[in-house]
Parts: sequence; C-alpha cells; structure tokens
Amino acid sequence: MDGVDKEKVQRIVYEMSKGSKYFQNEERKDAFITQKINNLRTQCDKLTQADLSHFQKVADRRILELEATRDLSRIWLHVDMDAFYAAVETLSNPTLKGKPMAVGSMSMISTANYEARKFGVRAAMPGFIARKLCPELIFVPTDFKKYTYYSDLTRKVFRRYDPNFMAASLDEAYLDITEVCKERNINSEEIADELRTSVYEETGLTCSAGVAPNRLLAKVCSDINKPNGQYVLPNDRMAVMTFISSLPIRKIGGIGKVTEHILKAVFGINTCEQMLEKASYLCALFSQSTTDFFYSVGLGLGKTDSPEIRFRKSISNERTFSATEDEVLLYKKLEELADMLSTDMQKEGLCGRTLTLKLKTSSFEVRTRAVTLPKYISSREDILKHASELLKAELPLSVRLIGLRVSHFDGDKYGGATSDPKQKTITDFITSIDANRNCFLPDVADHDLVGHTETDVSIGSWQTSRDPIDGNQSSDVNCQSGTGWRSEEVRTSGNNASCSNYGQVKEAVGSTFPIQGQFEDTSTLNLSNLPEDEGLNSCKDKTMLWLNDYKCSLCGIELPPSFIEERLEHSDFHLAEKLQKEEESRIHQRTSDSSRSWDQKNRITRESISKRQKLSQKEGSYRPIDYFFVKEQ
DNA sequence: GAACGGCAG
DNA sequence: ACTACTGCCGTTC
Repeated sequence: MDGVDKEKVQRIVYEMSKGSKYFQNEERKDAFITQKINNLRTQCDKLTQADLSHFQKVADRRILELEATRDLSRIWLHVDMDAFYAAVETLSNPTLKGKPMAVGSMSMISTANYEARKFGVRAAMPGFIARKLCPELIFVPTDFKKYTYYSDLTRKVFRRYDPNFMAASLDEAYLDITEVCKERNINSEEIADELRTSVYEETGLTCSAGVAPNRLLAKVCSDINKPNGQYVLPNDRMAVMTFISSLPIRKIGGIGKVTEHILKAVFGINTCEQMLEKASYLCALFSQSTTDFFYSVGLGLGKTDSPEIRFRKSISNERTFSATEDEVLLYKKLEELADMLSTDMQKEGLCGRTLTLKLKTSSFEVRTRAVTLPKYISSREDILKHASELLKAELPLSVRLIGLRVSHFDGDKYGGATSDPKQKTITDFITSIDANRNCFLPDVADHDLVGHTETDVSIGSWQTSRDPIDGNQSSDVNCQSGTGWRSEEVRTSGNNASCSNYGQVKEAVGSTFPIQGQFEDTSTLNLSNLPEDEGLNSCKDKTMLWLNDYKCSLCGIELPPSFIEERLEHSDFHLAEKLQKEEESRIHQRTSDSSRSWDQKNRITRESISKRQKLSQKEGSYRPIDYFFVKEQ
C-alpha cells in the first residue's frame, strides 16, 4: 500500500496498546521468542565444521529427493476476492463507496476496504485502534449470511472451471485448471482473465488470481497484483526458481510472524532461496518435517494433487467476555459453551473422548487442560460435567475467555473406531443384526466432515480466511450469535457456503468443513434422529429435495439439474431408505436409539459413497465438490 | 499415548 | 480496552 505512513501507523498502534494487559502479554511472548532465538544461536555456534559438513550432506540428499517430487504437470489457479466482506457491504450499501470503511467492531476488524487501508487500518486490528488511525472510519457489523450468499455466487463461477475446486474460505479458492486449458486450448492467463470477468459480472465483486504449477505458489501469485489483478507463473522450473529466489519467506503460507522472525534472527534468512543456502543449519536445528517444509519453500514446491478427503479432528467453541473471577458466572459461561458445543456435535453426529478446556486469564495467558475419558461423549451434561471439573481445578482465577474442545472422535483414525470398547459393542450388536452390514471404517469416516487441506508439509500450507472473524461485541455477554447464524445458514443457503470459522471453510455449521461432509452429516441426523415424518416428507417433496437445485437436502450429494436420471434414482434411494428404516424399526423395536442411529448412518453414508463413485466413473467430469474449510463465524 | 503450549491462517 | 476456530508440531512425561 503506498501512501501509508508506516512509521506513523506503528507509532499510533504502539501508543494505543502500550501498557495494556494485551501488550504486556505480547512482550512476554516476545521475550520467550528472544530466548528461543538465543538458544538456537547457541546451538549454531556449537556446530563444528564436521557437524556442518555432515548436515550439509544430509540436507543435500533430502533436497534432491524433494526436487525429484517436483510436478510441473498441473496448472493451479488461486482466486482471492478483494476485501471481500467490505466489498459485499459496499455492494449492498453503495453510499459506502469511496469512504474508509471496516467490517467488524470496536474490538476487532475483519476486513477493511482499500480507502481505510490507506490509513493503515487492517484486518485483525482492533477497531478502537483503527478509529484512532482514521477517525472518520465507518464501521459495519459483520453479516455472514450476506458473505455466504455472495460466496456461493462466486463458487458457481469457479465450478465451471473446476468442478472439484477447493474452497479455502468464503473468499478464496484453488482451482486445478489444467483440464480447462487443455480442452479449450487456451492459456492460463486467458482463463484467469475470463474467470475474473465472470466473477465480476455475476457478483459485482472484483477478485485477484494467481496461476502457478502448485497451490503454494498460486497463492503467492494471487497476492502480487491485488486488487483486481492477476499474475501467471509458468510451469517451468527456471521460472519458478527465479520467482522464488528473491521472494521474502513471509509471503509463503505457513510462515508467519514468529517463524519469519526466528529464521531471520538466527540464520539471516530473508528470502526463499536462502532456505537452501542455510540448509545445513536448518537440518541441524529443526525436525525433519520442518526442514522438509523449509526446503520445499526454497525449491518452490507445493501441492499439486487434488484434494484428498480429510476428517475433522476436533470441534470447539470459545467466548471472550469481560474478565471475571466470579465462579458462578464462569460456570454459567461454561454451561452455555457446553450447550452450544453439544448442539454442534449432535448436528454432525460426533462423539469424542478427549475434552479440552481453554482459559485465557485476564493477563492474556492461555491455558488448556484436557482429559481423555473412557467413553465417548457428546451430550451437554457429559461435556459440562467434565468441563466443570477441569475448571474447578483452576479456580480461583480471573478469566476473560473460556473455550471447550472435543477431539479423539470415534472412528477417528480411519478404522481405529473398533479399538474402543463402546464401539466394539455397537459393532457387535449391529453385526448380529445383519452380518452383511459393514460398520465403521471408511464409512463412518465419510460421514464426517471431511475436508481437505492442503496442509502438509509441516508448517502447513492451508489457507484460511484472511479476514478474521469478528467476535461480535466480543467482550460481553454476547455468546449467542455465533451459533445462531450458523444453523440458519445451513438451512437457508444449503450450499457451499460455509460458515466456518477456521479458515479453511465450512458449510454451515460450525467451522470449517467441507460442504459435502457437512451435508452428509446433517442429513444423516435428520433421518436417524428426527421424527420419522420429517425425513419422509422431505423425500416425497421432490421440489424440496434439491437445495438450490443442486444439492440433496438429505444427504448433501451434489447433482446438477442435468443429471435427471441420477436424480430420480437418488430420490428413490432416499425413499427406499426411509421405508427400510421404518421396517427395521418395527423389527427392532427395542433397539436402543443410539444403536439404530449408528446403523442408519452407516448405511446411508455407504450408499452416498457408492453413488458418488458410480457417478464419477460414468461422468468423468463430474465430482462432488470437496471443500475444505473456511472459518468464519 | 496423553497433555500442553505455540504457531499459523 | 485485542476474536473464533481448527490443525499440526514439538516437547515432556
């Protein structure tokens, strides 16, 4: 951003925060990092020439191995909407045009428009500081429904170029445009141009694009000519190496403030190519996974594969409020969180056995306390009971945030489900009912939120929404809005939108997940947990079955309107499923509800999977969209 | 394997 | 008067 007086901005930010609890905590963290840097330096100094030559050899070998994995056969495009939330708000209120504006609140800004950025106002900056930087700044509260709606519009465009595109958040996506380029015999630059034009025509919003041989690079590229621009990095090794050589490491997804600081302070690394120059030191001081990532950065390597399915590993929620030591109040907050979390988990049919309590003290110190239970839980009572015990052990304490997380899901480690006692029971039970029925394993898996992430090489390469979410009147009693809009979102938009939170995307529910997965879950729950009539009605009502004329409201499978036969078959399937279920409940009347749910879930999921596989074989070009996640909320 | 802290987006 | 959520890594026991 030119025109920004960086010194002035820094000074104001410093003056506004200096002396605050937050600031003191930042200083504490800085001190810790400084210590870490000193330790690393010491270790470096201890390295002998012999050590270094040894590590150099190891590093060289590893770099060669990584180089051998280079794949220049794919063309990836990363799209990034420009100041997305702010742009959407301006669309719905044109009087904002040209004025400095920020989406968010006094506590936290999610996105600032370009006029505001001229003043140094940025995403993730608290509103009160932003106002100091720009007194006439207009604040607009976040409205995720709106962003989800526009996000869906953009995704309709993306889908035309890559039906299997990866949504990284509401405003970012990765598209493998290799095939389109081939089929239409045009180059990637033209595709990018055309795509951006289409997005603008269909949404009124501008975006930027980056094209490169892998996702890591594509992401970097989309930032180069932002806003409303694009940059193409050809699939050529020399071009990549030249591009990467002078690139500051901070531009790379996965290298944040701290890593940048450490690498610079200890090794003098500023650019990507220096990752290779200092390879022996890195090799000596960091783990294999970390050095692999660093070397990959130096080589300009990134992921080129199509999204693999991934499972959600945890689900959580947290709230900030004005710090208090009042135990009654704290328990009440805890109860609300347990309530919301349980609801979210049930929406997705999740049960987990590790519960983690997160506390942020009034001095911003973060603590987590966890327990792993002998059985899987998901009910509000179970969560609350164990959470209360964890909390109790920490009191008295002045707290400003409480969070709860459940992880270690059943069916976690693909198939690992059977290793748990309770599951064995269920498995056995179901098996006894129908020997043919296969439980758990990948099936269960699919029913989870799956996403894919690009994560990977260690410090990951995923993306999340760059616009932090506004905590919504953060500091106060407001703990509800979060979930509220989420559930609405799910029902109304029924699409890819996700509402997430973590960055890598979501559909409607909580945070981050792939849409497909989410829907499947939702549907599963509908069928198994709701009164029979509901499921049945939905099945019968063909017009209601296809959300946005595209996605099945029951299981989330995505079938475009042109798939007429498949659609018919699909609705028949749900009907049959329904009937079968009714029949079954008659037979196994005494079956416990929970067991029946499991059973039902598995069967449905299975069907969905095989259906999808069938489709992809038949129609090579069509595959359900996998999402990844987004986080927002 | 579990717990915890931290980074990143 | 500095968010919400998720994933992964490293360390320690």
